[in-house]
Amino acid sequence: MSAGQSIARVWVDSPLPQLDRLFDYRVPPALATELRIGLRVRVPWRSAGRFVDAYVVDLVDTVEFTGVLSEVEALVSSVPVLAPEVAALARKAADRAAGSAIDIVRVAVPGRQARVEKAWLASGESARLPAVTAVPAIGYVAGRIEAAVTHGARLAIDAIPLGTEVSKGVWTGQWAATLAAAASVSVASGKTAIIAVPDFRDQEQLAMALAAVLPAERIVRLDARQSNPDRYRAFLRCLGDDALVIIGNRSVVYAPAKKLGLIGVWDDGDPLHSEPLAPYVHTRDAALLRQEQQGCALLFVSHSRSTEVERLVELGWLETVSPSPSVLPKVIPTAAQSSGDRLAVQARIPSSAWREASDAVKHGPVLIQVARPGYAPRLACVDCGQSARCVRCEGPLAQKTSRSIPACSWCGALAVDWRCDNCEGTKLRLIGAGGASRTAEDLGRAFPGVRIIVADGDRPILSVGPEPALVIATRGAEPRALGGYRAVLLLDGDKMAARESLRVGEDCLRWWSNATALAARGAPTFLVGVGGALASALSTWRQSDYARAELVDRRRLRFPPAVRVASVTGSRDAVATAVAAVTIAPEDVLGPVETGQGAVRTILRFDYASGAAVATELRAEVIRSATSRRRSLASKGATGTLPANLRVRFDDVEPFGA
DNA sequence: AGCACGCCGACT
DNA sequence: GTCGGCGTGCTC
Repeated sequence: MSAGQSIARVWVDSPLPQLDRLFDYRVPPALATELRIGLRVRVPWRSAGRFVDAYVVDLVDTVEFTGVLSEVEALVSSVPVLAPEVAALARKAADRAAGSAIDIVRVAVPGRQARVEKAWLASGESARLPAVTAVPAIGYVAGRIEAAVTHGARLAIDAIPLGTEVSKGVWTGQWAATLAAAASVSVASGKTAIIAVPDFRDQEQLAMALAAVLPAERIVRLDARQSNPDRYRAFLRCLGDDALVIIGNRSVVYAPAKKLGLIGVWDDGDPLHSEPLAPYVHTRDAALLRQEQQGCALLFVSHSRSTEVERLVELGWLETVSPSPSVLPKVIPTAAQSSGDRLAVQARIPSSAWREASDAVKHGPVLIQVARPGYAPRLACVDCGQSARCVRCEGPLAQKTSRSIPACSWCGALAVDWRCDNCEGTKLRLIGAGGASRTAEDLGRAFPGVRIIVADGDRPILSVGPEPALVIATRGAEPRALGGYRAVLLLDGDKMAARESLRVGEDCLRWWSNATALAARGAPTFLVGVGGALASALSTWRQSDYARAELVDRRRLRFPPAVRVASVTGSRDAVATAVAAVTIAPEDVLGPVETGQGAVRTILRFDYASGAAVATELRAEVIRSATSRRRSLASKGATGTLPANLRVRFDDVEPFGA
């Protein structure tokens, strides 16, 4: 630190919302030469002998605080782990979500590993990294993506729905090669690229595609699967001045990168991009904020556009880029078999698809995608079978017990005078209960003499060879096949589409599109038992049209992402008080509904323009609720610590069944 | 969260 | 006359 900057402004490492602000401490002379922004320190807290951990966020020479300052007690380490750009992002993301910056710091900065840190410090200046040559992105207008990276543009990119051999015998989705090429452009210009993927399987592919175009020393993996020392070691590498490609799951958007050239997000519609820890900031939102703050390029790449990205496209915030020449997979929607013998495995597969699959499997692998087991039952009209919707807000109806009156799971309205908006029927019935899918092994028996490979959550398989095989996979667990599948059968489309969720359409389209992209060029994909807009979106490979139509619907209903939402959960009183404190139209207050354990949840919805104001108001309520009358009469009986009596979650999709 | 400060019942 | 009950408020 420079002379004169004798005040350290710190964020205290505490989950308490009322402590989410800067605290000033004097820098004692003994620490003056070492103290820097980003360091972990120990500071005295409240009374003698007590200390807390904190991060130095700023060093200044004047104080606004009028009281008497304490002194920084000690440095926890000499590595500035909270980079200024990350602190700024944490502050902004937390404010937008009515949460604490320190909660984001906890996601962004891995725990210190003393041994790892010592080794890293001892190694001193890292060896000069090999130079990098930019690689062109294949399959798009020449130079389009490269120029976007160079100029810090924001793109929604339709991925090429094919695989590619990135190096000898190594097969990945084209999307990974596209992102690897974009990253090479950034790194070649001396700037770091951060690429976030939903899961480990995608990360493997991306790592392979990157290894084909960049030296290994330029690639850093930062993900939740690593051991703590490995993760910290990788994190420390990001703190240097070298241009790197940092890949990982959702938390990688917070990796330190002073000179940031690119943020890439693969398949932003995957729910794994949604952060389960408070303040629940989605990868997409963090990426958007960071792009604005650091002026880097931002690429959302997917086979099937999310409604959130479509909204940004319509706003003009993102430009679209599609493959050129265009690549259209051969998708054939087929009607479900006649309902005759529904239990026979063969009855589930239309004869045309059956013939093609039987033929294709003689020459190479064939993929059969099935639903995951355990789909929740739904209420439907007795007469026409259409899912019952709330007459007030079009949310799904649910029955708490078989005797209770059905109620809307979104707004809580009781469906007393329910009438089907399709056929005017007035009777409801529970269907699809149980919902366990037939086992994948059953399906396999229908193809005697063929090698059967099963891939699901318990039996993860990343890839299969080009040899003939029937690969039966639950959606999301499909292995990629070297050279691509000779045919793909999407078997449980009707089951998947029957789920009750605001996002069911776009989720299905994403699952099917991602599976379709595993087919070899020209190989057929059969979508079984699904018709309508979903089937035509997949077969014409115009997922963005579907997203656009979906967004029109959401605007009509005032549901996300046409509007923002926040869920407010807690005791009935706390929720009512908080909701009353928010400036919002009564029709935009949905609920409260009971969530169990005596808590209720109300959903607020509001336009994006009001988001900051709503966040400020709710944040004030959270702090008020946390600081006033903490324990009521229950203090004697409650042994464990009561959960916070008011919880706020912005952009919460869970109440909508996501 | 902790922990101190602060104003009302039964105690040596 | 005090010791201590835990409601309220603060943490640089």
